[in-house]
Amino acid sequence: MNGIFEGLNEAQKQAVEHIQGASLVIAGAGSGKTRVLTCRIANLLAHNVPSHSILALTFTNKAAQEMKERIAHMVGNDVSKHLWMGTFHSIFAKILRFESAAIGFTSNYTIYDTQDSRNLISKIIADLKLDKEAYKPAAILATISNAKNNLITAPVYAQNIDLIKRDSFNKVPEIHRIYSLYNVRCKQADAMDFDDLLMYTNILFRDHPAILEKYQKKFQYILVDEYQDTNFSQYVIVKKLALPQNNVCVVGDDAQSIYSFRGAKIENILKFGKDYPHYRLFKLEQNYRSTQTIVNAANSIIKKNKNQIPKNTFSGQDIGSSLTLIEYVTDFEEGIGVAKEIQLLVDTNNCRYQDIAILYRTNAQSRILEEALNKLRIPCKIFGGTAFFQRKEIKDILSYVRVCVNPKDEEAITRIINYPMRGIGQTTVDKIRFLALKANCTVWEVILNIEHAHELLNKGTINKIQNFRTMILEFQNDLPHTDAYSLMNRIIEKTGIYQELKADSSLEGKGRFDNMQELLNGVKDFVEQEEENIALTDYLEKIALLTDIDIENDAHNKVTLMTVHSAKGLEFEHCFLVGLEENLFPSQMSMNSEKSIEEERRLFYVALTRAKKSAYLTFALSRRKWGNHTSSVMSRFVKDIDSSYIQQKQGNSLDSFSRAKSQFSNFSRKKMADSQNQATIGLRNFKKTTQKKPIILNFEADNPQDIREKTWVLHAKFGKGFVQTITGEFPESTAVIDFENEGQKRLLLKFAKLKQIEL
DNA sequence: CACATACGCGAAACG
DNA sequence: CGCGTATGTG
Ligand SMILES: Nc1ncnc2c1ncn2[C@@H]1O[C@H](COP(=O)(O)OP(=O)(O)OP(=O)(O)O)[C@@H](O)[C@H]1O
Repeated sequence: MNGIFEGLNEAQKQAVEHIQGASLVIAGAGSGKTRVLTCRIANLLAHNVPSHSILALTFTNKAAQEMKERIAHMVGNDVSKHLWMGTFHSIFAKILRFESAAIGFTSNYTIYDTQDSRNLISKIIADLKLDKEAYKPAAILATISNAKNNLITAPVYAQNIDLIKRDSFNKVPEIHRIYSLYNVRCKQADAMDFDDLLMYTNILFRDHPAILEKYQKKFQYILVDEYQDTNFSQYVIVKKLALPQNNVCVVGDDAQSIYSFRGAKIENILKFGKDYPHYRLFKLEQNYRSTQTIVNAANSIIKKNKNQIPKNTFSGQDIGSSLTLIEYVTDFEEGIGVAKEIQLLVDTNNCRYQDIAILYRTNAQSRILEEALNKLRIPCKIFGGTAFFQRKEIKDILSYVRVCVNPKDEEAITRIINYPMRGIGQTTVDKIRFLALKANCTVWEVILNIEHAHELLNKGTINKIQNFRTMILEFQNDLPHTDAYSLMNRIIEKTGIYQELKADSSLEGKGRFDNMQELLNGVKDFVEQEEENIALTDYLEKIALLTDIDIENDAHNKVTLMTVHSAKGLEFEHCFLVGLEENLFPSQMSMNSEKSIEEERRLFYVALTRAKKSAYLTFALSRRKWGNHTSSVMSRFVKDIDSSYIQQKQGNSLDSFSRAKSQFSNFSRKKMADSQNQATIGLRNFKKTTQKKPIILNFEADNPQDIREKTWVLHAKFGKGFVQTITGEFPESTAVIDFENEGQKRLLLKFAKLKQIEL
């Protein structure tokens, strides 16, 4: 087992060697904390600690997986596969499934994503008849999330005078009622949001000492990565679980704490010694990742922050090349300029696209960069943003799966009850929700007894709901005999989703169809890969808890585009930090407090320390924001860097002539687009006036029930048309009519004023 | 009930 | 600019 200590420096060795008691590993950027964690776990295993007694909490699933692979390499897969390794959310989601009964959930509980939560909040605001202007769902959700991360339950919130005062002051005094109702509805739906996963873990451990003790005994050794970005809820979980032995090892870098917006408390790492007075401190200070220039430049900036754990991160590598600073006139030119620099790097430095990353502050910046790279035919992959699983077509299909597993899942069921359209419209859904509210039950329970609702709903509607119910019940009956893949196949086929997406031949329609295929392929892989009895809930849980960088982007030699936040923990040969402008990086929202400026500075530190060999810093003097130009100045963070590390480069991605031309052409293109719009609008109006005028003749419409298929009709606006088919029973019957000038239309017969004509 | 178009309003970062 | 929703129309 000598291999464990191979390739470790002295500080790393120490951190790996001392496995008993509480340890704090302060790991400067690029100092090899991943290596320390891996080797420490290997060392635990070498000391005959069973792998299932080790709990290692990482920041992303990908990090967990990579670490698991490395450990598997050292000790073999048979041992490593029993390690409890994953993000807080995925580990405790598993435990909560197991212990669900103790907290009033089933083991099939749903995990709501942010969109689900926001929708639910909106409904609650409507139900409570609160002012929609004052109560913004996203803001309310943030407040609730914040409360949960600090373990303030709804009843505690309602009794906290300070919080109530604050909300009154902010003209949202009813938040505590929303919070309380939100919890009730979630529980009724057998659903938890992301914060609930941690909150209910705490409630579980608080109210069930026997269960807590079971896990305390189980997890003999606990390791936490990225400890500087844990929140209070996570902190309490670790603290409780570690008792009584306190074999807890946390690893982190206070200079890289960048998630306070979601409740992370840098104090957790700063005050580690308070909870564990006898802790050992290990400092990893040698940076193996980057050149001296990069490390020193990064240090020169982070030293402006107060309240740090003192450490001296240094690089043992060469001095390396200077940071390249480039000013561009516009964001568009910045994109093109960066693309050109990338091509230059690849052509002259013998590096690959995959060694290069473009890092930005906000996802909104990715588009213009992507367009520039495409223009120069540089392959790239974008992480984050609106993820695959948030797309409408994907969420719709997954909602069916969710409903099959947990029909109480209100958000999923209201999504699919009329998708694909089956004539159950908004009013019907409102009525069902009204009944559910009145009976204090779920929408699904109303649907199960929909026959009782005959005085509220007409027969046709009840019939449609019954059909929907039958279909869902059939899917559910299949559950015991099918896997996720076959179920999903049946769903898209039976519901008509497959046919509907296939029929749409528009460009976006094709995209949606491809996405559906991709979803199915993914499910297939999952079903084939995972071991024995994988339940559907496992699949749903896995995709609910994916992080942005977990999502497999068909890799292979592409430039990486991501936010600085996502880049945490990663490294690239060459990094481009773009959009380094005041009000963007640092963000406008951070301007009013020194504390948040410090966090932005840490974020900048993280960004810069991702680079191994070279870093480019770029900014643009003018940037489009919400469609119009805003001018900007260089970020203060660039100024903060000791100028001896920086070399300026001219950013004329376009010479002045072509800039003028491009601006002109941009300008004129815009103008043209506008005038083209005008033109088409004009044309449309023109069409209307010239074609419709003679057609809007006064004619006596026939009784809609007399219209027959395969006959010619006259329509007040659309003119002459041939009735292809008529479907449904009056008054809901619709006709598909091919109009000579207007193309095919579907019309509701009871509204369409049609007259049968002879040709 | 479904679809089209109009309009208003808002963007930080993430599991 | 781009999304979600309010509004109108058949
Ligand atoms: N003892 C060592 N000798 C040589 N290289 C090392 C050593 N330890 C770590 N490295 C290398 O240093 C690089 C950075 O390691 P790692 O990703 O673990 O850094 P980190 O501490 O997580 O940094 P950050 O906190 O900035 O993400 C890796 O490429 C790793 O292979």
